Amino acid sequence: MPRKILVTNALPYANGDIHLGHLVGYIQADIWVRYQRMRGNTVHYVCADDTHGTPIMLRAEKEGVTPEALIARVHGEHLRDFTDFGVAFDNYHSTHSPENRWYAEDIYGKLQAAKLIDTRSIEQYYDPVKEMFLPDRFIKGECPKCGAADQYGDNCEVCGAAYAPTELKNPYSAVSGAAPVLRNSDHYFFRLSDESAVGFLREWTQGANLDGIRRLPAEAANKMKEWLGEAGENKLSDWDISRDAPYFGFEIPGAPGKYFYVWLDAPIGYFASFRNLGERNPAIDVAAYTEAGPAAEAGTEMVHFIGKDILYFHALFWPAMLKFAGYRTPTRLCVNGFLTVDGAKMSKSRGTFITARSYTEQKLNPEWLRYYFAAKSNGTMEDVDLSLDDMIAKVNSDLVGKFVNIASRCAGFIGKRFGGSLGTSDEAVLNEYRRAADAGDVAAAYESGDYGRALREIMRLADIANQYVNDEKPWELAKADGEDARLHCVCSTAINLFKALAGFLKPVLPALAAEVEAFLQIPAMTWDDVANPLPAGHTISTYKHLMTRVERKQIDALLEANKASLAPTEAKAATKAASSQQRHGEQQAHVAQREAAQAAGGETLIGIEDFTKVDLRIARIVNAEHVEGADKLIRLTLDIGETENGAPRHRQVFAGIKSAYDPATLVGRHTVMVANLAPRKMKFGLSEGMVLAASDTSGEVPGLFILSPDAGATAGMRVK
RNA sequence: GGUGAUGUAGCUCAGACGGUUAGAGCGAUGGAUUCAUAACCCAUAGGUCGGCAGUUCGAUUCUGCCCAUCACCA
Repeated sequence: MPRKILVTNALPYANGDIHLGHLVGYIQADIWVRYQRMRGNTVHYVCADDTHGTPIMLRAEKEGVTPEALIARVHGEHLRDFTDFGVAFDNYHSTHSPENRWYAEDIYGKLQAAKLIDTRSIEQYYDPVKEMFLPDRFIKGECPKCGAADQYGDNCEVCGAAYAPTELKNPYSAVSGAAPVLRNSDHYFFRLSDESAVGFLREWTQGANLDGIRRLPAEAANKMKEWLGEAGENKLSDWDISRDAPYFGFEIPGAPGKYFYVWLDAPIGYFASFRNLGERNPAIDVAAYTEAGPAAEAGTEMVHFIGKDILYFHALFWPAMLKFAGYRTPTRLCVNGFLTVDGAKMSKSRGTFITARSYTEQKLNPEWLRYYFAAKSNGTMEDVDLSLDDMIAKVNSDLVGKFVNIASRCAGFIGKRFGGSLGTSDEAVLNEYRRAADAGDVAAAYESGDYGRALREIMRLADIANQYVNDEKPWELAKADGEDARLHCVCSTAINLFKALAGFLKPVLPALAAEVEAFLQIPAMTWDDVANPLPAGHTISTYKHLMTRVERKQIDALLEANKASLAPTEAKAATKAASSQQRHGEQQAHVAQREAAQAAGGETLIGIEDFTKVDLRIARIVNAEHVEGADKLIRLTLDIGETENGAPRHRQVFAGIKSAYDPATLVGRHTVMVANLAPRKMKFGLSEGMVLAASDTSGEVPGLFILSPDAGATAGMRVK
């Protein structure tokens, strides 16, 4: 009986581009889906944008558009990126959709009926200027422990201390800059600490599904044990699922001014996307995949591919929500680790924070990356390292040198000597491949997510094929008299070996496999016929080269492109739990700070009093223009909140940044200037200060990068 | 600070429920070959399996401690 599986990927947050770190999980899921379909199983593969929450609301406001317009634009960008990388969802929906509202309300209502929703008043910081409650990450101040300035409301990046926002000294709102005030508000909680929920989760997180495969990877299950505590302990807190207006999201029924927290409706987006698909495709029985009773009866599965940073939500909150609302619980969570590049966290300064878009714009082949990610995937939660030189070596030698080469070295003979028609094949060699397919090593590796093992096995088979060609020497047969039949057989065999390899690789390299199918003039390959040879007399097309090599200079150009993109990228504030890539973005900020600290090491030290002599201010760039006759300068008009006789007074500053910036892109940005620098008369006029820009003094890294404050900084703020 | 994971050839990774000579691919070196985008084939060299101590007849594989990296928690 074919399996019936609903497969999902974690929903990317609609604030920010898809980057290579995201793609690890999406490519892993897509490979699994394609493999399952080749096996004849029914798979519905859905995803959506995660669109709600404070960061989206504020970003839209900053861009001067509605949240709806923002998420519509990002939806298009995300879907395009996934499509470019061969990640082929059956539906890519949005959490800001009527289906999602329906499910969110339904689940909430059922939890309420089950007496699992509580209301209690909590005290929180409120921004009196912006008139909104502030998430922890939007409150900054001095660390209560070490006194470091400008730390977020949940933990200190300098000393690592964790605390509540109310413990910050001199707190201020990162949105308006105003001092926040404490206010009470009623919040709604999902009673996760309830005995029934804890009991259910203890069993669910440790258990296995019907096939005996654990629902969670072993490491994840252990982590859950830790979070849940020992039997009798109750370490789980109730989950705060509401937020106060203004909030971009769904208003809670019967609770005016209260909205569902973004993380409540995000996983519900899996169902929403699936139902939306079902509405367009009536053959799909949605309830058989989503509702507890029908799903059990139909024997359907639900598999979530997620990153390890959002395990908490998918292994605790989500199954508990589903269970107590009468929905089916997940069959299995496939969890992937973070991506590192050349052994280090992705870094914007090194250019290794690579966006999906830059990769395709640089004309790199997405299937190179799919192959490499697959080769590095082993079905565990370990981080995946993208070693750039290793990727070049692996793709070039495995795919071009070994795999594609097999067709390349034999197709010519078939075309020129036999009119493109295949002959009989060498059964002995083919049997080796059949055994490989029958033994199920490759299949088992795909099933368990150990794609690296699958590819090692496939490459072993590719070696056998090349040895075969080498041993049979078709180029000698071609020159010998009376060896036509043998030549025909050898080349036909090699082509059939190649076909088998292409079939094995098809889940990883769908575009290449499609080209192979066109070249061989065969219908889409399925798993069962992978090792079956094409019959004698079958005609194939003329061979065209199937894949080019990766060159280091292409990779270098990619890194360079991602360094360049640093300058125009705005610093983004975010709630801590907003989303996977959001959190990842923050980690990159940590790295940047550390790098800066290291770069500063070993130099002459100054006291704080020396530093405070420098008056740094946030400046809004009112205008920017080229300077007639100057090679390097841009004339900036800056607003630092000064007034003269009641009218705003602007500063004129000449900045040597023409090589790196188009004036038009600067207008409206905020940056940092030295406000008390002695004015200097220049050939083109008086310069009243300077703007700060970063550059590599060794000259190894080209480019010039002006600074941007985080969201919320306004013209005239003191930088210290 | 606590907990967990990882640390195996130049690189990227397998593997060993403790047992004779620890593997693969890439890279390097030498050879062979010319059908193939100098690809392919054969061979060779390269490892005190992070460090220290313990258990054992025997540990890289088990235990403890330490170091490094990463994650989670406080």
